[in-house]
Amino acid sequence: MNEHRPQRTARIKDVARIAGVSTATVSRTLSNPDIVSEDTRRAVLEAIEETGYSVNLSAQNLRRQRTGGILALAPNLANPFFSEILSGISDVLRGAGLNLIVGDTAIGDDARLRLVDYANRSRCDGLIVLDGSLDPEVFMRSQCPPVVQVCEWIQGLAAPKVLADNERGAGLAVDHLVGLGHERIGRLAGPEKNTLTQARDSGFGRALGRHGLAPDVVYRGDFSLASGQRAAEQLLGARNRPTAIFCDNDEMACGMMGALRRAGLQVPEDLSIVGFDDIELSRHLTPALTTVRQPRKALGTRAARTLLQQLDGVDVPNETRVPVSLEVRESTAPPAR
Amino acid sequence: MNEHRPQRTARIKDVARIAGVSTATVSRTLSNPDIVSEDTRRAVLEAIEETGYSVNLSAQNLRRQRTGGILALAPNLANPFFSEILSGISDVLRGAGLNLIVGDTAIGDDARLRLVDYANRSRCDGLIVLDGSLDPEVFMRSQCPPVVQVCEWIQGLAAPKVLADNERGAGLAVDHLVGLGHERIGRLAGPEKNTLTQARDSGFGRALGRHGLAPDVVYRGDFSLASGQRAAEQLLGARNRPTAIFCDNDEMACGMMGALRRAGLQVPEDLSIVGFDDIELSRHLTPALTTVRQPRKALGTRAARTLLQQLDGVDVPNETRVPVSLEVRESTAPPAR
DNA sequence: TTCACCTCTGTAATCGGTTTCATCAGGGGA
DNA sequence: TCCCCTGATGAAACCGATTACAGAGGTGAA
Repeated sequence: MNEHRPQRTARIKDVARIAGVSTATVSRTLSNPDIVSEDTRRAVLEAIEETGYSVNLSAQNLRRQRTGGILALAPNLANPFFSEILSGISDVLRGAGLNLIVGDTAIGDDARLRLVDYANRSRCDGLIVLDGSLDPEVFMRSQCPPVVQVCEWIQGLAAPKVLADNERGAGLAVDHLVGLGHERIGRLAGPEKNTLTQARDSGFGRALGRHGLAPDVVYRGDFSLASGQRAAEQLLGARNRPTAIFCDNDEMACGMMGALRRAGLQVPEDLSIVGFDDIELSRHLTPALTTVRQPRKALGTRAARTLLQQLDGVDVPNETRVPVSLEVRESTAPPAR
Repeated sequence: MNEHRPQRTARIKDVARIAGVSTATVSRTLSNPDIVSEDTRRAVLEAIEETGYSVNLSAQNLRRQRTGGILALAPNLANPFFSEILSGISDVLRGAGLNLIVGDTAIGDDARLRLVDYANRSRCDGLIVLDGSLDPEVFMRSQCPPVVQVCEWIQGLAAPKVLADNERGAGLAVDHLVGLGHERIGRLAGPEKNTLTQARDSGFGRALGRHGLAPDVVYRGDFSLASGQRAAEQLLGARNRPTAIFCDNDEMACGMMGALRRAGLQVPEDLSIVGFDDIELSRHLTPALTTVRQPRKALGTRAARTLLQQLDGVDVPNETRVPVSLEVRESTAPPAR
């Protein structure tokens, strides 16, 4: 009477029965084939083929005390900057047989609450954090699995970081502009509390100092196209403009450049602009944007690899610094006389 | 002797012992509080508070025969077009207590193989497919959980689709251009086999027909900035150019426009350009891009909701069509005389 | 021949919940 | 007083794997 079991997917028990062995042997055949005899292995594999068996991951995870997933927390999934890092993470995790679970930290009022139950061993085996504005406490509780930080980092959180060399990037931009003859160099920065912004501020200031210069005007943005546009409006309204602007990312640079050109200003003739990131778009703008290249995919893969090492109990460096380079294009030129 | 259990996170058993009830009652208190008495409930909640208990998801999922995750398959995570859809999906899933797992289909040679074990009930409770180039067979096996397709769709796969109204979008673009006086309208299309491209081709052709016109030249791209640039090079080399181009996405439009302007052509004076998607960038370009707006976040949320309904056993429409609109900006103008 | 040892395999405990079914106490009606 | 019913709870089966431990059979040395 038990015959009619339609569509029921095969269990390890079914495979065992058909192969004429115990479930233990089936399990061993899959996870450690060398310890079963040639004949048995063949019989088991045939039975697997016949039944179309595939292991039930919930059961496996429960038994192995893991989840098979890594959670990446990004401030805004819709932002292409983050998505390329995610892509790098995804590549590495796939190879390790782990799922990439993504979480948007731009969630409602209950953000803290939710975050706490994301940062939980029973939900993921590890965390990759791309958002420096989160509460460090959440990641310091005993339930929280290992964490790696990428790009941004959280003050007071002792988890390994994978970072672009922000100070040096800012320095490259300044050196380039000073080399062209600029002396009044302004800045379109990210939010004041942002750790990236702070690192670039410091690199910017130090590089100017080396050339005997001081920072000019600083505009604040939030890394969005729109905030670049707003900064451009402020700049257009000011007298005594700087001759060059170093922006904290390409999107703001692009928003600013678009607004300036629309107002009739020439880039780079009237104002030179340097961005940061080198998103793909930058080389397709007119003028093509001079920018500090930050290898985003590499940042993602490095972060994922660091996390995997941590999971394996390997010691990892507290900070990995990924080199940056300057891509000189058309948006910078010597200042007008 | 058993006292020394450091850092061990609490189990349901521990909560039960402390509250002086059975594990069944603890479980009921959490999943169906109304059926336990007031007093018991209070005692259990106190014990949970005291122990910091949180349910083990692997165990819960195993018993409930689910995974708690939805897998989204996108051709290229790094592409901002997809990331905004993902963001919409994420919003809805979070509310439903489901994880969003992302998979990049641009994976190695073994893509087929891997895909098969992604499309498996033990890995996810449902699938959202954003890639029309996948093999339909994979999703038609009995192990495969419910599927919803977004934006692109797979020929021969009977899963519900959530789509922008591509035909109408192409029609809006043509009507606009013809209204400006254009008669020789070319096209920068996506890959020939792509279902989106086909839908827009058909809308494009029909709209031209309504105005008594026929399609001009067709360039093939792959939705990338670089392919827009390549198309521009072909166009520059041709004699007898069209006076307007309708592009299958904003990125190609942007790549084309950048290359044309760099070659000295004026947009829109020498050539009008219409894009598709309305990515955020488009309004910040100079000239700002006229484009067919496709509400990506809404596509994502609709798709996720459709999938949730399917999981609940509710009947869902085979095709949901999300309306599009034309955003007229600066990249279109009457043709030069 | 006996015993130690090795290889291979099976039995059964285990992971941590959920849910069926049984039990029990108390209330209401006959 | 007896019986039935209801509401609250506990005991135990169950989800589907993995793995510690034990046992069977074979080999080689003493």
